[in-house]
Amino acid sequence: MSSTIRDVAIKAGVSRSTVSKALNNSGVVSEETKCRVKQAADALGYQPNARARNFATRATYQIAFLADFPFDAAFVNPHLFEIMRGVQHTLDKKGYAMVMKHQDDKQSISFVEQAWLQHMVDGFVFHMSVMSKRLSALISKENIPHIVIGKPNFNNRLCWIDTDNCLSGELAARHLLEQGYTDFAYIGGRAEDMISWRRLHGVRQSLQENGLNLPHDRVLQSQSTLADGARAMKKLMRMNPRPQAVICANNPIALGLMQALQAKGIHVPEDMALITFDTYPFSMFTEPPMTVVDINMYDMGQEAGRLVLQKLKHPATQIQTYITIPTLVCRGTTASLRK
Amino acid sequence: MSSTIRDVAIKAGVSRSTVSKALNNSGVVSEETKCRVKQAADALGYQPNARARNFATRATYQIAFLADFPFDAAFVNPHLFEIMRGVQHTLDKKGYAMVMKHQDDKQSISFVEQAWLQHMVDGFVFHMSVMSKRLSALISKENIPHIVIGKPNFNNRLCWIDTDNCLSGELAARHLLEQGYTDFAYIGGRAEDMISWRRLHGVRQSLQENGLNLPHDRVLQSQSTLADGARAMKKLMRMNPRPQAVICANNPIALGLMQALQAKGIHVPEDMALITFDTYPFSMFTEPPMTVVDINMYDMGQEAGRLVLQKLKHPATQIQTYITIPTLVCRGTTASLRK
DNA sequence: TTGTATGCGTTATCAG
DNA sequence: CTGATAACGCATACAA
Repeated sequence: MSSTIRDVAIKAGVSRSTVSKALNNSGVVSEETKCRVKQAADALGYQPNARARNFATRATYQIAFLADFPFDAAFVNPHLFEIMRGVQHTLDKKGYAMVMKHQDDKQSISFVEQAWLQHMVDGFVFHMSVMSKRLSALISKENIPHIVIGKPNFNNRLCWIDTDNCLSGELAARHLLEQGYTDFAYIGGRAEDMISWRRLHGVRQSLQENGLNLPHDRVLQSQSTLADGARAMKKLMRMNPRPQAVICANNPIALGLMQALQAKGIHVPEDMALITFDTYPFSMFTEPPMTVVDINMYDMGQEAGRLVLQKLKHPATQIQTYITIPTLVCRGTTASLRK
Repeated sequence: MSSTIRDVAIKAGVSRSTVSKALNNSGVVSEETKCRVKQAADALGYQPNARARNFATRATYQIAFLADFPFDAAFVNPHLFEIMRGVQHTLDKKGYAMVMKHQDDKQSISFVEQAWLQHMVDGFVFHMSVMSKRLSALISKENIPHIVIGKPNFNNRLCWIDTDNCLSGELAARHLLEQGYTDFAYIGGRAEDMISWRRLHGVRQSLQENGLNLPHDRVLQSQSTLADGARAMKKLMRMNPRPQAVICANNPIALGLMQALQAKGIHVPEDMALITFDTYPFSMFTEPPMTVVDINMYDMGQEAGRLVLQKLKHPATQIQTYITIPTLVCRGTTASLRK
């Protein structure tokens, strides 16, 4: 069997409580005995029992990460993985572990209640995919330390953190303006794709600030497939004047459009510039590689980790909102018109 | 404060040990008192304290999942995510939680030692990316319940599970043969890409079984980029006779090749068939969608979860090896020549 | 079938 | 600064 604090105490000739204090670097113990205790602990290869420690300190040093992980999650929602990596990294640095748990939004309420009341974890990181009004109510009622990834679409007192898709749209438009483009088109996703709408909103804001605007006939909708990108190309060709630059709501649209343009002998970016959002899955593989507005989800994960630990320490901290900053990755599908 | 087993005991008018037995459905307690205890527990909203339970039972009901999660892991190694999902699912069903932990192969030894000796988890799932001889030695010495994802490339007594890339290659070739193709080419990855070599090996085996073979000049190497696929196209065109079907070691090569072929006016699959491995990232987006040999990593994750729990129960179980079965997804880039 | 007593290994309180 | 002692809440061997 492995040795306990008791063995160390005997070996060092002190009491168990002194050992505990010494090894936890409590200030109230003399340097001399502290040293003696540590030597004894080393000699015995003493390792504190985490289960006993959790029991005594009434903490698990663990945070649950809850999400509705879809089939083929790495492709359906690659951001989720980066967020988790970020969360795990921060928690790890602070001595906490991250427990990954799949839940759908229905099970999640009963699971959270049980996990919390049974003291299985100290706090939660919730992905929006498991959030609901009822869960929100439970969290408030029980005062559960938490952070939500994604802004809840209902009134709440939750702590949440989200990316700013509107700002992403602004950045995309601003980049094009800086390069000297003035005449744009936007190819969006489905009608219910809120991210696409927010990005469009940001684009419009940027244009307005510069005294420009985006007429309705320059905004196309699509189903976000490669084929939709190709279809959009035909519509773009009919526009008069033809737009100088196209903002695509996502990668598949952009790739489909680009392939169709090139098949027609239209060069990117010389004849028509192109910008989209997110690095993956295609943007870097194309020829030329795409200019994109990217979001560092790892960063957001780290921030989420920090926030949940903060709630742990100061449960009364005010409702938090935090917005991560998207960044522009300028590659080959946009070029300056000013040289 | 929440109520404890003691409160339930008082309320039900029995001893604490009886409550424990009753709630854990021990057979030795009468149905009547069992019922009474459960009513009392419900009335009080009693929830057992997991920390105390872990302490008393000397278990954490947690398994650590260790891997060297790369930057942009969802894209660099999407399989990892599916494996984790599978592991988590199995563990969850059995009342275990999965702790995700990033480690590189150097840190991992000291981390595992500490986590194990401090009783932080009951067992480990190791991805090959964190495995090393020294870690292997530690695991054997301490008799740590574990399963390794991926066959270690050194002598060992570890429990591991891996996919059979050779079998994947066989399946790809067999499918082409069944469709009536007899003249193949193979476009592989880099010289150090073992997966590509194993797949090629499987292809050759399949051909030999059918009295065919793959001459060396029909095997091309590449860097696994889209551009490499396009370059390969030119070499294929120079071959005489021109191969009927091309097996691409991975998605990027296949997409690059297909685009180049189509740009030349060569139709897939009519003029040249094409098969590759893995569904993602491109195979379903192309026109026509690609026929691929896919591997269900979620399955393997589930199996890994099962195995580590088995080791937990029966630490003496023999060294395990398990091979998951790849499956053929027949889509549009191959067609029967026999009709 | 039920109850008693004890162990699990730490941390925390409080008196010295 | 140190030590005795009491939690922490549950499970379990053993006695009744």
